[in-house]
Amino acid sequence: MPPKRKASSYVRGGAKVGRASAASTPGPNTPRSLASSSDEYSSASESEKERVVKTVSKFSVDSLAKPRQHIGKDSASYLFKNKDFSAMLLKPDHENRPLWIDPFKARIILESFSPLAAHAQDFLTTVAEPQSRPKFLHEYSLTPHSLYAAVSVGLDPNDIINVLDRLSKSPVPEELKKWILTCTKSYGKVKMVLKHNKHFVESTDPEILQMLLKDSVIGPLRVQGTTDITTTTAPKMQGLVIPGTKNFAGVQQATGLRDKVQPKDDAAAQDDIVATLNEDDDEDEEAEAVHSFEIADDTVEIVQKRCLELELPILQEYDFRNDLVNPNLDIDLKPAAQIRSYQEKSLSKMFGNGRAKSGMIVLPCGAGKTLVGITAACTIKKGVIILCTSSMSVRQWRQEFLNWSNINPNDICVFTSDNKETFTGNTGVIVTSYSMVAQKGKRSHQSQKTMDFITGREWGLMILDEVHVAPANVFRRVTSTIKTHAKLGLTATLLREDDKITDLNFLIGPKLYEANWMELSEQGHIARVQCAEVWCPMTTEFYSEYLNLPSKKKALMWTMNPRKFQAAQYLINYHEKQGDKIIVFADNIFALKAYATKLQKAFIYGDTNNAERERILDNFRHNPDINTLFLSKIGDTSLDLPEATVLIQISSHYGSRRQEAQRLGRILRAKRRNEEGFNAYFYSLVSKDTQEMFYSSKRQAFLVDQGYAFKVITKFDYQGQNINDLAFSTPAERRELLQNILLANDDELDADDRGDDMYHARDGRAQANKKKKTMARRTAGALSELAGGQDMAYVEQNRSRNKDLKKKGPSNPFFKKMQRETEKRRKAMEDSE
DNA sequence: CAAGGAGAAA
DNA sequence: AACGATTCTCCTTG
Repeated sequence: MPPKRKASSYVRGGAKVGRASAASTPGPNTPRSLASSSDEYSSASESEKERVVKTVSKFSVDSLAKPRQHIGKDSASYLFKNKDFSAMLLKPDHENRPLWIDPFKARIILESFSPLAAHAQDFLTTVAEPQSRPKFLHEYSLTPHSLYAAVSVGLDPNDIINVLDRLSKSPVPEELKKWILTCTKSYGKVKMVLKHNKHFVESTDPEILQMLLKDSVIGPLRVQGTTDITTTTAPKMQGLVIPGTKNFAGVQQATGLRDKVQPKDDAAAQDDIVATLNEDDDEDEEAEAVHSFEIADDTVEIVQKRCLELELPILQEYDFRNDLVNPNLDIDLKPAAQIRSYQEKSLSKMFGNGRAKSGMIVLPCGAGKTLVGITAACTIKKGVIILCTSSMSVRQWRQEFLNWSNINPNDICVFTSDNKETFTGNTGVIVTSYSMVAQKGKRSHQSQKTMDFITGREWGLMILDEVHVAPANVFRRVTSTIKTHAKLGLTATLLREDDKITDLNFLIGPKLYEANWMELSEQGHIARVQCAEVWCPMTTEFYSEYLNLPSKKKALMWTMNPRKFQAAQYLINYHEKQGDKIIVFADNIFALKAYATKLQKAFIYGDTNNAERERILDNFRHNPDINTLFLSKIGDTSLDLPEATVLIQISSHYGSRRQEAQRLGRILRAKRRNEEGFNAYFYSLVSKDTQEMFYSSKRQAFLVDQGYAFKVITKFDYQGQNINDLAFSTPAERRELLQNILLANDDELDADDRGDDMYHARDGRAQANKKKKTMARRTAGALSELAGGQDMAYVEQNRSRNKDLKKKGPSNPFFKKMQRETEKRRKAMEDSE
């Protein structure tokens, strides 16, 4: 009798078994089925389910991991489980070969110190996914997607195996060879194409299409009343040259656009298809026959999802040079725009076979993602829609387009809440934000009109900026409502803490290219960065509070830890003397204000209005007296401050690796990066013996994978700094700080107090703590003066600091707001009397 | 333009 | 290991 659990999972049927199998495939970019909320596939027949299971398991990396009873020979083998590679034979000259292969997981380890490393790395980035690239050992994974990508840029599967074998310390296992061949054979067989505003599923293999039509999910989705399968001849590839590359200028005229599309008559009989196919086999030179059937727009995602489950992932390719329906956009890169080698590399992955492949390009912040997007637009030369995360980057994108390309300013327009223009010509570029197009429910008349304009036409290219935010449910609607031939996702950090990142594989496409941060930094494209984690001990008062407080308030303790404050202060002083420009990040607004006002530095957070922001940023950029800037998490993304050279992080959002990476990104484009021996600094301040230590290690994972080494600093020698000049150097000051924190904290959480009582009643110490807090409340009469007074004091200080920042305008909404808050707080305190 | 609602992040 | 509080941004309306 099998165990119950097994039995039930067996009964569940095809879709779910398929999902389980696919989901066990590791790696962020491996195709994976979506969790299906309903039993939408329950109509599938039994035999079909079995077929799905079989197909799926064939491609799963798991198929490589056969039961291995006796691989290892000695008695300790079982301890290594499936990591026992002792049976693999090393080649005699293995020391000269840089690769280790894990045959069970299609994982490859590269010794980056090998003389062949550069060569091997080039090869691996083409055929595999980089997983982790610290200094000496790099880890890569072969995935179906990565192999497909390799094949589509023209590599022969057998060559892949041969090169792999040549570089490997041990012979490539037979299973792995077979798996590589299987993957490369069926990937990229099915395509989704958009023609005349309609979506078609297309393949060169009519049998596959027949199979899809018989599929219980996809079959019914074919648009009724259309012919089963339409056959056309596919246009031939031509040598495509990407603008901005060296050999662009001359070649372009020579190649030119050519009309190759010759649609045949509608109803193509099955016989014809077979005949065409046979012809094709004989004459490779001739145009290839493709077969297709139409599906409705709103079913695109379902079909994509289903095909993924069948392990026939649908790839979007756009043969833009032969698109005669959509008008051409007059756009070219300016002659001055030379793209860098890695940008060229990433674009060559996108346009590898002469068409535009949909997918994602991963480049670190500051490495010129925008230029990659613009170059892609200049290559395709059709209508382009660009989606950004905020209205600020909408403006930036438009500006960049004007900077780098010769586009007519009338052909590029922005669509945001306060600017709803459309281009007047018959094609153009439109820049907008995700929330603008994702907005559902009520919308203003004008924006509805613009939306109709956007959804009513066919776009050549959709650029998704910061694509890691796109998998959110609202955003995925965007990709299905706007009709576009190709999608290009751009991001620096293709990762999230949830598993939604895998959705991107079918929402947009596979990862086309991922840059190596270390490499770019060695080549001087991004700044070299020293990372350090500074361990700040907790003061005793803060630590005992930390232990007593409910978990949601604990974070405030480790952020406001006076020793951390001093460390921050010391670092700021030190680096300001070195002539650095410093950004300090605090996730917590209370801490942000407290630090910034105490140190008399400018700060920006969500409530700071736009004019104020601009003024502060401007001063940070150009005013030699303003060298430190405090930012909340608004500064995490899309802030362009090339002057910044030092980054200090005092509080952060749990274990978010993305945030850490993007914050680091703020200093990667440092202007001074090419100065001799220049280093940017990234400090992460952590309070010792708290949860923060745990989060900190999690947060660093991504950067460590990119090859950054974090040095741990446990103590400063405070050179040239009198310790007594630092803030909170006396116990009295620290106690006052603590009291203020607890007080403010209490006020903000007044509503929860009753709940807290129940909670605290349980343990004596907590109750004592509670009593202490009520004591603080009781003395509120006296303290309100202190708290209120202090608030006023820091308003004053900030005003004086920002006085010279101010250019004009007597009323400052930011400080008005601060004052209002102060008033509110005081009032709340009076009310509680 | 200030305020408020909504949606999202993780 | 799941949880979530808080912060942020955007859009619309009074």
